[in-house]
Amino acid sequence: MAKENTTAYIILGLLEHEDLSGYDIKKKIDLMISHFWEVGYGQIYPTLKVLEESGRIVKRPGETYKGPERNLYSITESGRTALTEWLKIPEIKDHTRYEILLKLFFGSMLSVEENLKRIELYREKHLENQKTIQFFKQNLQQVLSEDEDHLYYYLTVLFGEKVYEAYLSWTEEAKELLENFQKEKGPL
Amino acid sequence: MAKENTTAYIILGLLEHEDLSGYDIKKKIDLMISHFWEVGYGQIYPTLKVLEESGRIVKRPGETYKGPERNLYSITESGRTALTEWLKIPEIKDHTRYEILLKLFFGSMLSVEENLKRIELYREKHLENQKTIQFFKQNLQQVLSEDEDHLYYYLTVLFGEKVYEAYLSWTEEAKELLENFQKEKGPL
DNA sequence: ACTAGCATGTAAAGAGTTACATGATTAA
DNA sequence: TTAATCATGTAACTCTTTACATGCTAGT
Repeated sequence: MAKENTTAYIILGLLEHEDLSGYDIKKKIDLMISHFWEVGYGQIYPTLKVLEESGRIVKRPGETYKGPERNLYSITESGRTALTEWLKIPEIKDHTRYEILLKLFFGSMLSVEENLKRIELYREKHLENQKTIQFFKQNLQQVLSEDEDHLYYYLTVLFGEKVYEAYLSWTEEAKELLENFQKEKGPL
Repeated sequence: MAKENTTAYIILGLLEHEDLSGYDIKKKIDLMISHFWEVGYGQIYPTLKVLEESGRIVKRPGETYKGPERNLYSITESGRTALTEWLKIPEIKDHTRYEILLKLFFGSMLSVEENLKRIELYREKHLENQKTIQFFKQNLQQVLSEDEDHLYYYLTVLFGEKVYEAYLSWTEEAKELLENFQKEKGPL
């Protein structure tokens, strides 16, 4: 992850569509991208600064019709080039880290009940996620033919759906295995 | 992720089983844990130092029967306490970042062919991963009844299997969607 | 002779998180 | 009047990666 600054490319990618403020960028990421890549303000604002200094984007004051000041950023030709180059090179790898698996891996230090509870909570969380992403999916399906961007967006949503499905299916099987283990252990 | 030092707990968890050197720890992580949480030497050695300074582990010279020097680390009572406490608190969240989805999300800047190729490469990579993890799974199944640790290990392997399955199923559906899009676009 | 594996570490830099600070507007 | 939302940013800190440095042994 280091020395990549993926955040910069996310910003460039969003600005390629339309001019946005830092705040807008955060909102867009939260809405469409955060399922598979989260970004905080603490990364967005400094990255905007760096991108501006290197000429990938330009800042101008936004119409501050009401509320606080607003800066709007636009992508430059140089920014567009950088983005396309990044898109063309193959991605290195997924970066997945599951704290729950770490804690389960050392699960024998806790009671079976505690591990079952952990799995149950995980299940509940991802049932929520599943609902959310299916809502997104349905909305997207209705506008899928409108333009190419929707199709690519749809692919990422589909990915999320499949993965949540896998999580949920795992929780069921894991629960069963642990419960059987508990039963066998008990009477002996 | 910040201010957590998960690496420390992985080390403590492994040492809870048996005394190990930094090198051993890296090997164990690569073999059993790296599917869902990777750690490099650059994190292991500094973390060992910190853990030793805070009394969670103790170092002693290992039997250097042959080859280079070896330090062996053992967990202390304080280390065991810290580990158990960490295991008991609920995990915060998964940390998943998919570079491929980011690049696909902005896929309209590339040709459909380029995106298809990206998905195809992803598929090949995870076909490999699937094979590997199924091999692990089969080996584990044979020793599952031996002790509780194997069962928890098995749960993490099962998780990996489900997730790889999801990735592969996604690649199929994504490929089809993109190919159909290409066909519709072509003749018009 | 060369490569792979064993084994330990440091340094530098960048990525990422969390908390803090400020202040206006709008709706309940 | 309180909370939420809009809006921008900094500081401190930690995490993480990458590259570097060293040197032995065993096998081909």
